[in-house]
Amino acid sequence: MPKIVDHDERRAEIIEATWRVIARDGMANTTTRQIAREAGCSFGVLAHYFSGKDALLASALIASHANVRGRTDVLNQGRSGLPALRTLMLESLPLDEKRIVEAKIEVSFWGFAIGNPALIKIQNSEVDGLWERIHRRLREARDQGELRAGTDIDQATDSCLALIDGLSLRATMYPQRTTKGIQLALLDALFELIGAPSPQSAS
Amino acid sequence: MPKIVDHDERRAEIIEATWRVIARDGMANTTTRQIAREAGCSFGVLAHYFSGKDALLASALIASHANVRGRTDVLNQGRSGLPALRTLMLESLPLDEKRIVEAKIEVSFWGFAIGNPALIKIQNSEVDGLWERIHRRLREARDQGELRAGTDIDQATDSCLALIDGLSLRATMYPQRTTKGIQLALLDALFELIGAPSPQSAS
Amino acid sequence: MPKIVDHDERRAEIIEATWRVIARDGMANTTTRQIAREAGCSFGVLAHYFSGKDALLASALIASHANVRGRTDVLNQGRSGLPALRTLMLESLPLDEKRIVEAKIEVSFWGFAIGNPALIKIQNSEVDGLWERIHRRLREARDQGELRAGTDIDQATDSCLALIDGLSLRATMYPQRTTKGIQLALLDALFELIGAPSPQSAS
Amino acid sequence: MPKIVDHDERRAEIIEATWRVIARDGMANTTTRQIAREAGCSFGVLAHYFSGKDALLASALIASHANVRGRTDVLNQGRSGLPALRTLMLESLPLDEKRIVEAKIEVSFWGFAIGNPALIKIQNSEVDGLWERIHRRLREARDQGELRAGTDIDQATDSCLALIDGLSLRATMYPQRTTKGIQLALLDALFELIGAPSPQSAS
DNA sequence: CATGAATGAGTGTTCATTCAT
DNA sequence: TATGAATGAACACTCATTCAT
Repeated sequence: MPKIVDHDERRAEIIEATWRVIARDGMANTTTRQIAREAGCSFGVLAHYFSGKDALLASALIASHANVRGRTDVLNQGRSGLPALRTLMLESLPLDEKRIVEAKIEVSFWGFAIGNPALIKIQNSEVDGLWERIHRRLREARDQGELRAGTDIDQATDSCLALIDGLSLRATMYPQRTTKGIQLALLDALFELIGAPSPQSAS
Repeated sequence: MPKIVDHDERRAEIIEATWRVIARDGMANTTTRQIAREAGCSFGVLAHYFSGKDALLASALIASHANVRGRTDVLNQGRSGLPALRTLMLESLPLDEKRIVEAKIEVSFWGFAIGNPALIKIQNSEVDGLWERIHRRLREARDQGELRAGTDIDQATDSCLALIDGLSLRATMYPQRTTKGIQLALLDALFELIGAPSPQSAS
Repeated sequence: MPKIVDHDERRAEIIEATWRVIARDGMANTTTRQIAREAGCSFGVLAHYFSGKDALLASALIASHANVRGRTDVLNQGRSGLPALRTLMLESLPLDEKRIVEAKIEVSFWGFAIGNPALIKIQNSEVDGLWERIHRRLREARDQGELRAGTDIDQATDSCLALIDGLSLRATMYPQRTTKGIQLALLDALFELIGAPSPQSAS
Repeated sequence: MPKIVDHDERRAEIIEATWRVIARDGMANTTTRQIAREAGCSFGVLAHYFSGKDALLASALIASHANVRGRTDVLNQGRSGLPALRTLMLESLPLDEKRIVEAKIEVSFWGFAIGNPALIKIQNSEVDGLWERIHRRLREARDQGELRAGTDIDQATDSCLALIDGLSLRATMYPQRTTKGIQLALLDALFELIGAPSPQSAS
């Protein structure tokens, strides 16, 4: 019998190492050798688990998104509408160190995707999923009477995405200008605009 | 006698070529040779006008910002407060092809700056300037009574920046989801939140 | 209790897979993994039956020669002289698909042997054997009076080898220029030169 | 003004270094680094003059053929028919050290071409040219009455090619079996078969 | 001023081989 | 006996940079 290794776990370790390298050193300094060193394995191991650097990077991006979604799904069990949307936003915003790393990964991939059609495609598909999940929560909110009259759901979805992306960027580039307080204030402002006072900010 | 060339003009040409390469091919494929080819000049010319690739890229970023600011300043001669802010926003948003290129440049530099402290510093300085210009317009607006009562100027400035960055990103990555109409609607929503009905949306 | 496998048969399977890979993909693309895949066995199996890639390739070359010799020996039971030589030549020339594969293997090993003294040595030994077998048939032919007067047996042996090698090469590289007809014509011409009208060309 | 180098001469130097490496170390050990070392230049120089290894190798093959042809053309000025063909053959056969190197290059490329359609195409084109040049000499010979009655010119051309290739191979693999004398004897035998007593062998 | 030849470190990747299971 | 995970050296190639002209 061959050496027993958990294939998925090993992949996950490498992907996590990739996250760390991207967030710390930037995409331009993310080399396969650096990833291997960070993962504490030899270089050739990467070739076992990923067909190449492109595939590894794509997997790292998708896995990061899946991570966020997984956390959100757990928290949102039994929730719907605006509370669920708020959870989704809170898990998506760079409010703590772990999520700042996720934001840096996200930001790194944006520019990296320019001139890289395959990656553009993946990112479009990923954002489609997120858009749909936000939209669904807003539809639930509308059906539950949580929205301010006249709120355009499509536009509100766009606002949510713009907020996530904008704050991810700012937490990456200008962290001192993007405190947790500022982020929550902008989130509250958005929710107020949509029409629903947030549970937390209600006295 | 040396060939007569306008030093600044030559620099500008090279910088514009750099913009085109970044926006078209992406930062990862932006090589000095590619820039030289795009600029229609020999490779060694770059070394005359820029001390190296990093300096060229930094100059290209700063020049792009200066471009936007120059256009805005011209249009805002004699304006102040919210109308001036609206002009600033309209010039900063990726509303046409030229400004989409600028957005792509911006997005490209975000991820590229991670792990690149010198570039981070430049970008912080740049955003400081933009933040101050927006803030100034909001202070004018407040003094002219254009703001909704209770508007937090700092937070409103953050919202403007978040909108610019968020839409720059989305116009780059998901152009079909980021039409001119969507952008203007989000801009109007933001101005409405701040408290000032936009001139266009006023009946 | 270990799995019962016929050791020699397993070796033969792997060698045949090696032949196919060499003839199809070329020596430069003949990797141990590719051979394992072609043989339908795991990678590590090769290490059981062959001490390394070099040994496997050498075995494959020798086995290919042994294959030709085996076929020839069966057909030549009871024959001698020029008829036996003709059989030998017919079995050695790339006259059908199977023998074209053998020719491709042969051609692949020629260039591969340059700069590889161990392989050169093997090939010299192999060609020594073939030379001797051809020479023996020519000696028989001479003793049986089948040769044209004045035929130099050593030189005739060289001619036979040159024909085999030359046609192996041409069938590999320029198959459309190396039809069965062309090959047989050249063979007949050679036999005519040696002095023995071939059975086919005799009216 | 840039550094003055003769572009073609530099290419020729690199190609000659490539020849030496191939003939000495074999195709499998012909790496770009080895070629650079042999050429006495840095690795990156190769990239200046050749778009890649494939292009360099193809150039080396074609240049080797052009070399032979150039020598032949010079010697054959004013000649035609069988004497010209004899010169062509003498220049094409591995009769001295220089031509043995050419033969090793040729042999190296044969096997290397398997599984390499682009190279196969080049080699077909090259052999087409050689075939036509031999055929032309035989047509001249026929018109000048130098051929034995009934000689098939196409078949004689094939015989010439087979002799060149066969002896190139044998001089590469089994040099001690392929002395100059053996080669000349086989050449004379071929010319005798064609029907024209060679000038040398004529008393 | 301008050229482009030259450099060599660094990249992603392939591969034969080893070895614990 | 058989597996395939792991290794790391070697590969072709890219690229920013230097420098003689």
